[in-house]
Amino acid sequence: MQTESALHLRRRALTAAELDAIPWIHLLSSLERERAVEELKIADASPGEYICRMGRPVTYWFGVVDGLLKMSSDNAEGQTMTFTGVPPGGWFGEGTAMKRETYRYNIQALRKSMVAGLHVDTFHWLLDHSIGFNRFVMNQLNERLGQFIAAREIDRMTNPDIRVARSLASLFNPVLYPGVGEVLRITQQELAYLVGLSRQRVNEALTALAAQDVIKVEYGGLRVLDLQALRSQMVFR
DNA sequence: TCATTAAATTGTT
DNA sequence: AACAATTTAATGA
Repeated sequence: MQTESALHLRRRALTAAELDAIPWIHLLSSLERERAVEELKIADASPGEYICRMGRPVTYWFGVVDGLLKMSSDNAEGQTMTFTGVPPGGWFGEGTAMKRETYRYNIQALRKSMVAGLHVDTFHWLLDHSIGFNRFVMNQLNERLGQFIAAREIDRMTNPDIRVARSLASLFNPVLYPGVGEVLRITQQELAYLVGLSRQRVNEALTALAAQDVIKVEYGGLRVLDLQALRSQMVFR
């Protein structure tokens, strides 16, 4: 986590696969889509690179096309608190974009990622013109509210196995992160950073979950077998 | 395409 | 934190 330079978004034609990874594109009318696609920008982010920083004015509404990002904030004592990871298909910052305020969080790439950005002005134009887009944003805000409440619960859990399970479940959220699908590409080290546990402990928790056939541990990723079980994981002893 | 080597990730102590 | 084992990615013939 060292790169300080700001993310450089380039304007270029997105490939069909990249557009497919943007969930709200399909909710627009052809006219709206045309304008949105034209305004969309894209960038590669290296590990540690900042996508946006706390306190900076909002310029773009961001989404993850590929890779994994980390949302965190720094408190008054200078300590960093990690809130959540953002896997593929996830879009964030709509709250601040709507109010045209400054970013409330730091967003960093946890690994090499591809990030798309829509300028705030275009974001507002879509809000003013597209019902489909409004529906998406509303749904997004609603779902995230639920996720943050769940995150508070997770924080109060002492049991590491449950913390890992619930954190994983939120990363597998199909509404917020439709790009994830069955397999979440994340290393155990990356998950350890997000959950705030050691890699060893995360490994132990994952092994326990795999033994219950809730997930399957794969090289460089995790396959969800039973999302419900992941969400409602209990302590076994 | 295949074989070899380096790098990344995982499992374990 | 350290180490070995395993998997993937990179390289070059």
